[in-house]
Amino acid sequence: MATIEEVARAAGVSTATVSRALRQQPGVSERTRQRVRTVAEEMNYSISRSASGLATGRTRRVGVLVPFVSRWFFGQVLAGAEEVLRSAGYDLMLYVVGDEEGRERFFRELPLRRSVDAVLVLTLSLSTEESDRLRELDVPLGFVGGRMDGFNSVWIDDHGGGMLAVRHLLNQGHTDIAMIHGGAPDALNLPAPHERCTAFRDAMAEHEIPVRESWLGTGDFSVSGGRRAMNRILADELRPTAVFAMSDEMAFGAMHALRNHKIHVPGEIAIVGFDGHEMSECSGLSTVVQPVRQEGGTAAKLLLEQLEQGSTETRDVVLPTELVVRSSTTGDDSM
Amino acid sequence: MATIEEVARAAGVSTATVSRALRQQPGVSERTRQRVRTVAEEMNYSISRSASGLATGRTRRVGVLVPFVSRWFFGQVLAGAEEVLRSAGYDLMLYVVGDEEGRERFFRELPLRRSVDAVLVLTLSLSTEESDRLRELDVPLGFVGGRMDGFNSVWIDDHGGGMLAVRHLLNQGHTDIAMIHGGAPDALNLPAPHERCTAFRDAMAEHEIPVRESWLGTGDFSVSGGRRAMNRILADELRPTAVFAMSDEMAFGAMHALRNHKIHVPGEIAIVGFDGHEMSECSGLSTVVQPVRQEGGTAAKLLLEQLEQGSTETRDVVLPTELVVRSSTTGDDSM
DNA sequence: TTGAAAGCGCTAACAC
DNA sequence: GTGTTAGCGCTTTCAA
Repeated sequence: MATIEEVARAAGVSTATVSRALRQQPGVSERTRQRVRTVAEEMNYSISRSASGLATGRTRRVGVLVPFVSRWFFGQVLAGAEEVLRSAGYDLMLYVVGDEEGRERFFRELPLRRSVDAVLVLTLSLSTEESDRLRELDVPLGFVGGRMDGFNSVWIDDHGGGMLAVRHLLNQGHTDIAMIHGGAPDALNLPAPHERCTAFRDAMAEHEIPVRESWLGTGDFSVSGGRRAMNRILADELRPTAVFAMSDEMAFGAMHALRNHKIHVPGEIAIVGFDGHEMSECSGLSTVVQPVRQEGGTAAKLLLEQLEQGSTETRDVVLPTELVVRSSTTGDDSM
Repeated sequence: MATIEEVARAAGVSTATVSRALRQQPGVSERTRQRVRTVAEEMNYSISRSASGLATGRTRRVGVLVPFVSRWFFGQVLAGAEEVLRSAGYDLMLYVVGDEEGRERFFRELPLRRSVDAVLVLTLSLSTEESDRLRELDVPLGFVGGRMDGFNSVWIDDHGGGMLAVRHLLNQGHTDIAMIHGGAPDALNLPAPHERCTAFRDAMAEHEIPVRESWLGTGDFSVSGGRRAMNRILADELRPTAVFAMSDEMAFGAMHALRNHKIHVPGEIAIVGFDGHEMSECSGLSTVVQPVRQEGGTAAKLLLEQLEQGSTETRDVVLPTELVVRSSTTGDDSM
């Protein structure tokens, strides 16, 4: 593999000129730049990131932390971030810190120390120690899924979204509404789920409808958890006429449970989810759609801006949600 | 951030000794090693990968190519690979090469050139030019989803798995069987889908049952595609009594279509999928389960072995599949 | 068992 | 506009 020196020799210039020419830096005549570029291409030259990184102190790499990759939501956010980073010429180093063990090790060793220019945390709730540890890295930080001090933060209005969903049910005349939440404290310990819970209670309070505690179920943010939660709610002596699930996946699980019980949706029980999962359309699930890819993309952009400007100022962006009404809460094309 | 030299000075030894001590290399007394390690830890030292990479030519990074991240299957394979790589101390650089444009650019620029020790390609069909380009990198290569020359390859017996599925339907007495495949040529252009198609025809031939072409649908490997395919099949003048979907996601879509048509599963139409998607259990979908995470993990392990041994010999591993029978093909707990 | 020193391939300051 | 050169922070011979 050709080095910059070989290119320089072949082009009859110095390595400094090659470096300048290839990086579009000023101070090189157009003629020389062209020649260098041609020679470099012919020799199939590619820069050594290690050498360049060592010389400049910048790696052109961004570390991205996610709790999972195999769930639709995280995959989407990640995809959004990846696209932005890649087209800006940054590489993405992926760290999956789902399990406690890997997570502990990650924050202890910080494998990305000295090898990334910035860090992006995707919907992963950080303890104070963990976020401090990241701040110690002294690189721009980004966060998706809530507000974080010292991080460029991107989130959605979870409370507002939740209100949208619950009010929709209330407007349909429902008063007996159950809720399937993520867990207590939810598995991810993020502000988002909590906000959605609060929204439920607030919307109910708005209409002065008391919340029935036995209609609150824990769905663990998974399909099967949603199904179990629904079954538990159905075991109560009273049956709700509507359900607000805090994620679409839990809503899918709940719908399966209802189907097994031969309970008609929305006739007997209406259901609304949250996320805008790709399967929600097919399933006819009404849901609060959030711009998932965009959340990752925006966070990445904020990070890049900070990187370019070398500023330490972080920014916050709140992205919009939208209620999409489908057959699970209205109409009767049965589910 | 402390450098090796500062650590050396603080420990009263040379940088060479620090380097040896920290990398568990021989030729350092246990006493010195301990001291160095303590000092390094106290100073919160962490190696500069750039410098180390420049000196050794090895980066301890593996590039991973995927077509998508937001689909369950790819996420799982990726997660399996990530886990193995991380616990071996390798970082994972993620490249999503889904769209044509990004893909073209990726193979033209090869951003991972000189910055990874190995490359892992996850279920991404490569053209001859593309795989040649990767081989030029002259690093160990891995492939999941089929056999590839020059790549450590991991795949499943797609033909056998397909036979499992179709024979299961045949054994239930079905003769009028439809198939929903990925596309023609399928979107990913991988051997796997093709094998499953062939299996369908072979199993049918085994029982001397002719294949009805209007019962073959293209589902694009997506839920909505599966639904469309099912609708198209239902538009035929004859109606099948069973469906083999080449992926669980397409099967889910087909089940939705059937439900909308108020067609009972499995009473009127039975359905079997392929993958072992996490939602298949909840949906009561019979399916051919493949060990998804393990496919990624195994490929990563093969890569690491090659890396450690410095050998050029690649290996092939075929992983097993298993038919899991649920209510979509048997029993009557309605879907 | 340890240290001195020569690179690894690039960038950036400075000189021309 | 271009070249010279001193690092960047490691690893690895070679010598002691």
